[in-house]
Amino acid sequence: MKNLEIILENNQIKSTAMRLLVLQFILSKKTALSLSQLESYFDNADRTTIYRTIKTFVEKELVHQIDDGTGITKYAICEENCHCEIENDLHLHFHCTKCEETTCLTDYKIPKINLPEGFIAENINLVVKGICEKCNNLSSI
Amino acid sequence: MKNLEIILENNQIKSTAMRLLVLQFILSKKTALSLSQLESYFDNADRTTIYRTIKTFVEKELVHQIDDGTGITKYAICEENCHCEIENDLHLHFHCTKCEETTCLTDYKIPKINLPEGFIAENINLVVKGICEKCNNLSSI
DNA sequence: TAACTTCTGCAACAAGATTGCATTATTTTT
DNA sequence: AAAAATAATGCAATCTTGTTGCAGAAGTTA
Repeated sequence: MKNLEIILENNQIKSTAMRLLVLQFILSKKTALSLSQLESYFDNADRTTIYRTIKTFVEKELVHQIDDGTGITKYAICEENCHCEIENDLHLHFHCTKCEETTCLTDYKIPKINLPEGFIAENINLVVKGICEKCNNLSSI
Repeated sequence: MKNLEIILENNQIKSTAMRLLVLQFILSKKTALSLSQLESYFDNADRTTIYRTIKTFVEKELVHQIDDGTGITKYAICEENCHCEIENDLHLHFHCTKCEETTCLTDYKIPKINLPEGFIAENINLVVKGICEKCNNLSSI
């Protein structure tokens, strides 16, 4: 059994051709992907299939959903032991306004947030916008 | 001249019937509003007019735009001296998963965020999701 | 009043997200 | 292995949010 199949199995996802391809593509990318990016990469696959594939991945916690403030949902592979829903595990996301790519800064955890009395936090989303390392380097040449 | 008209004037916005009504409604709400909420409240007003009214408010910095992670943009009145665009002034937002309302926690500023070398932050968006005070109290009765 | 600017209402469109349904593929049961 | 049940896929269609173009109404200025 191949690596990809093992990953799917570990997440209780039955492997199909499409799922393997989508997984492979996501893994090959360092930045988070939007549905339309997947759609244009797999240009002879059906939109709906890709949509439902990614939705399955999210449900099975193989991929997490990122709202980077562009209005377009992005998806990225969960790190090992990523419990997307558990507060302490949340890392921050960076959206570059130049190359428009969204990066998971997995090692950069969200600091402890104080809330007014009575508010219960379940989830925290922190997106920093600016210039990413790559674009920053390019412009300084 | 009424209060509402003064507010508009202070922000270099000409007052019209619609603008006064929209402003009044926004002021009456403690939570941030979506366009569709405005639309359904003013159900005999035109979508576009409301859209452009709110857009004018945002441009003139009377209202700030909130991305609460639901994918639907919310709007709330700027506090006095709110420089929405200036990093240090950014407060955090709370989205209740029960009542689905988004609240500005104006007094809760975003903590300093560390970024990897080479990344330049221009803007930070922090949204906490969970149960708001109101829903929390209701459920504990 | 005429000329001009601004605001409003209607229609239309675009993109992203989502659903229903029929078909195909896969798995389970007999 | 065939039948039955379950799951995945492809296509069409829809919804929602956000947005623009344009014509007419309202208000302003000369």
